[in-house]
Amino acid sequence: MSEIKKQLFEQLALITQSLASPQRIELLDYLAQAERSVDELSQLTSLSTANTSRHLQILKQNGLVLMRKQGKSRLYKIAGDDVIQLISCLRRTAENHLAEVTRLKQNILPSYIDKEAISSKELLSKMNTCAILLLDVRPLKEFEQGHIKGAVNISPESIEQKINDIPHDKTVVAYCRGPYCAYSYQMVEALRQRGLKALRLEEGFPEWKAAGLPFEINQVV
Amino acid sequence: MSEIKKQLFEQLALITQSLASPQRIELLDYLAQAERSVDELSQLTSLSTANTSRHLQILKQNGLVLMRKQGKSRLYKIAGDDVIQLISCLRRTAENHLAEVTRLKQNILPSYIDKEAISSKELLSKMNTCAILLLDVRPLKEFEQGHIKGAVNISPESIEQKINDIPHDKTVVAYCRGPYCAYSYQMVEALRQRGLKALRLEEGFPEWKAAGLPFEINQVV
DNA sequence: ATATCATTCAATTACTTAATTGAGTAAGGA
DNA sequence: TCCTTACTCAATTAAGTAATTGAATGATAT
Repeated sequence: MSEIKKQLFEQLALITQSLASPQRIELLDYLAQAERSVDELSQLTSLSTANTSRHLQILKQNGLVLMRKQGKSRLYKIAGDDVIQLISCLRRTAENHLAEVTRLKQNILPSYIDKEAISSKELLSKMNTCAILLLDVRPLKEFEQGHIKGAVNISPESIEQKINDIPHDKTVVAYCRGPYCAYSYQMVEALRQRGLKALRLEEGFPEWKAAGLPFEINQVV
Repeated sequence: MSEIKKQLFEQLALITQSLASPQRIELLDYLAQAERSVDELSQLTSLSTANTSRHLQILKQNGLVLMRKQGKSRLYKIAGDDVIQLISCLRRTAENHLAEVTRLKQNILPSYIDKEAISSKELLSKMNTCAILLLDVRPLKEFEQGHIKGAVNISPESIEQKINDIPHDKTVVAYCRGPYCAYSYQMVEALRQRGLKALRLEEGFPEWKAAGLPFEINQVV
């Protein structure tokens, strides 16, 4: 094989090597939601600061995340929508070919398994034809850095507190971080117990945004 | 973080770890074109048989390829279209974020750089509106295992020999293995030197098939 | 100046990788 | 039946890479 082709494969392997660590995948999973500092990420993942910093540098070196300095902190974010799509592809492949993933997904939330999830496409068409209340069930910080156009935020901790304010005349669609996130399941479960019509969006916000669908950002004050 | 989420990330890392070796990416690149035996792959990649076999087993263990026995040989093939899409995503990410890839791609065939490539979408619409001759520029074996519907095969070695038979009244579109493959560039170059109107399809056959676009298979006799 | 946040360094431990060897198996042909 | 071909397997090598920690250093804001 040509030398150049070999070198190209080596470059592709740089990307996969960056992704070949559960810790770094977890970091990317958090970064897919919002830009964050080393310290925040270190707390979210329970890795030491030094270790988190090193993992982030490997990701940065291979182009998967970007960094900017802000005051005392350094904020990291996903380098682009293509990276989110790559992780989505990865998830899909794992689900299709690794039996263990299927098993784990069934265990993640046995009581909330919901066959009635709708796709982004279905949501878009429903929004045109009937009254939908779109709920973003993620921490406020993530909502502020981007959410589906028209969505209303109810952070996971405040579900119980705010749930009674939700009007009964609309179909509720809830979404959260993505396929491995429990929040939208919990929300749908809670709404149904109260007799509301509730559906879960299959995709999370990162996939929605990466697909080029309409979203909006609330500037942090 | 929940234990299950950690385990899910570990499963994702199994896939990326399988892909985290230039040799295995190369093997997958060949397998994306056609089902092949260990021996064939060993010759294509210049790896020893035992080494090739071992790499293939790692890929198989993590669900990226499938194996079947046929007579004395064991034939390996890509496990599914999702794997081809994953590799496409990977390539895209590498091109977007690694400067070295851009540099290498410019070097791969400096004389054949062609801005006039068309996408699969454009090809499909062109096929409805004007007379197109679609050329598959890959070895016959790969063509036989699947090619774009309506395509005619001219194997890379026989370009010079068959090129004068190509009618001048049609627009020629040539495709080959994919973005890192030189054959379609060579074909377009040769056709243009003879004054024919020729375009290159951006995508290779694996991407076309993985996108669910129409293809056909010639059964090997 | 001092506190805060992050990076870097050095050292340790653990794992991965590629390649090789030699034995072993299984299918098919002579 | 035995030989050849095609591949696998298990064990081993050497080299390399990775993950992690704690301490030291560097940068920035108050």
